[in-house]
Amino acid sequence: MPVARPESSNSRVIAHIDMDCFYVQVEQRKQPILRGHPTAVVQYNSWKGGGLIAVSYEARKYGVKRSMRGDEAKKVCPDIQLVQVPVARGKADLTVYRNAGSEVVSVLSKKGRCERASIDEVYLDLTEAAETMLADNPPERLEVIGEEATKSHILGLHLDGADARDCVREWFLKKDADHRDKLLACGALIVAELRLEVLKETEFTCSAGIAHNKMLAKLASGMNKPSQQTIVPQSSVEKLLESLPVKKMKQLGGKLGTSLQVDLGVNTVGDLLKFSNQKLQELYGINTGTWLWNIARGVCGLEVEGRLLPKSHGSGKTFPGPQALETISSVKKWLHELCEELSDRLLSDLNQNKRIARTLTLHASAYKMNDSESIKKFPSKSCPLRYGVTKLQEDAMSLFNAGLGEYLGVYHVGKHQEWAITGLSISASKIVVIPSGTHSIMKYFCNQNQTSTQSNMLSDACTEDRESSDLHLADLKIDAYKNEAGTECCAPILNTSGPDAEETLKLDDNQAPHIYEVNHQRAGLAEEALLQCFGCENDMESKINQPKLNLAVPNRKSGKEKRKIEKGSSSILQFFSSQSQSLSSCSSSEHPHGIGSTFQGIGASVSGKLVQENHSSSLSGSSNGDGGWSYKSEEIDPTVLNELPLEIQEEVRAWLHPQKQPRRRGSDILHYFSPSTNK
DNA sequence: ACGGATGTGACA
DNA sequence: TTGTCACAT
Repeated sequence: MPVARPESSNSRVIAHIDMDCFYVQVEQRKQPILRGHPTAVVQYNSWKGGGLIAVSYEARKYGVKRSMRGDEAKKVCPDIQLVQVPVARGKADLTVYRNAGSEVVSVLSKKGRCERASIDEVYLDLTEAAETMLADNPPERLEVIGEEATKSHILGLHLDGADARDCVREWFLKKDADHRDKLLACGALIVAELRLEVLKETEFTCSAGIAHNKMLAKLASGMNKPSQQTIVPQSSVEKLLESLPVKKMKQLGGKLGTSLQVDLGVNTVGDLLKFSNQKLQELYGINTGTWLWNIARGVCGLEVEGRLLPKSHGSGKTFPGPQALETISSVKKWLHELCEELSDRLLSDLNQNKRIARTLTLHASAYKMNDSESIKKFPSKSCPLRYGVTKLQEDAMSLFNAGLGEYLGVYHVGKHQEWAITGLSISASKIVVIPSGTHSIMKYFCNQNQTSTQSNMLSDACTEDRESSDLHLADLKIDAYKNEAGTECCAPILNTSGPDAEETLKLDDNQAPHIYEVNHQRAGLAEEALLQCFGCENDMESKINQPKLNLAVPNRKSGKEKRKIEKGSSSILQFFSSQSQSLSSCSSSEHPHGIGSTFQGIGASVSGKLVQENHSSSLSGSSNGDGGWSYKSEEIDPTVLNELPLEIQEEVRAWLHPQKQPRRRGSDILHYFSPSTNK
């Protein structure tokens, strides 16, 4: 008998927490004098008073809206206090808000699975906590309901004249309530506590929705703001959706919502009930169609992802109208600013969370003079990410040039520059946690770092680039040592209460760190390679806080397994060298990414172990979409393999024999041996 | 000359 | 896969 699907329980307890006019609160915390005053946060003051990006509730009473200009806001609310977003490197810098958001996450993640949905929003799955409370300490047995909880709003609860608080209290204490309602009641009690804790720890207020799924929780969190919470009992759902304008639903605020209205005459979510699942699928495809059919019934199976950290980092700026960039040098200058910011954030992420980003992407928007016709968009481009401002900038510039060439087409050669850039942004994605300490490779190279660095063709490429930063590889080593005890590691800095399923790595004996004996020449290469894997090369050597003592970590392997690599052996070097003359995807680039790509293959595959545990995205090195991965595993010379350090060999062999590691694809190794080629 | 700066996710 | 698009705050 076919069964629907292992549909996640319809009795989950999900909360959506939404910070109230968050940026304003952050500024008010900084300047308490602003509290209680109509306040708004603006970015860029010079043109029409800047654009509002957050508006306090006091100011909203005057009709001040987000996306108004500062000048307009002043008109409708002369008393309004306009606070500017911090500017760094000539652009708006949201760091303070990001960090404030992290503070909130670190409080909320103490209870249940926690998903950072945006800079100021979080989802919590409180099912377990609520079930536990219901079993051990049900509300009906309570003498009093917490003050904050009694201020809850309960959809569908009739307050016929009686005091709302009394009704709410009654609802919480009701003995013969629906089991699912009791779970929601427990969830609401927990959320009320959490909100108070957020207030205590951060001084920020927030609003929340508590329901059986994400969609309803999100809907509810916005219904009573600021600083209140709303519960959605199952019994209220039908009526709620019946009259709810489709545009209010998340995901229906854009074209799809418009299509529902215009093409189907569907104005409320309830109107969707008239359409069969099949019809909706015909109209909008199997996924969207089914999703629509479900939400019409208040059903949403989306899980709360246990993720406390962002999946990407970006830095961008627009150059509207007269500010449009018309020279390569101005583009270069701005890319430098953007890269500096991105680099800072990448290093913070590395130091705090032990994560590295593997892909750099450049987006730009542009227009052409004398060309009102072609509405061609500036293509976005990506390549393997190398750490360090100068590397980032070089690569970003190459990506830009590649994009510009494509944008302009072949006929522009020799012509006068006839383009202008109205927006630039770069982003770092494919971020993976470094299984700190596991990493044979990491350990291997860290230990080599203090040995003499033979200059080779790679180090020549990175000379004057001296950047300041505080990269603490030493910390990673400390972690590695701790791991020897078999403890968990890699918990993100935010997660103060313990391991997070997704972001924590459990170690096994095979992953114990080792010390390798290698000759210095190879060590030099190895160092380069690792640092390139991390992206940081010689230019960052000075920034790496490298401990002078050699951490003597016990080697769990027997001595006979330890292998000494013959002095002077250099076939691997040659192999890499011969493969390293190309650059992935950005074909017009001038500099070789070869070794970088090659070694990123290692980083990628190794990190893949973690990725697997994360049920996260697939792993890969660079590619060029041009058939670059042409090696077959059988074609890899085993003697080359044998020259790798033992532990790396083991990993490599594991990749080559996927049957031993069922979920790994054998071809992943190709990323290691096959830097992409591009003529 | 614009709702900016960021972020996520689906799709071809 | 990469790159585009939609959507969101």
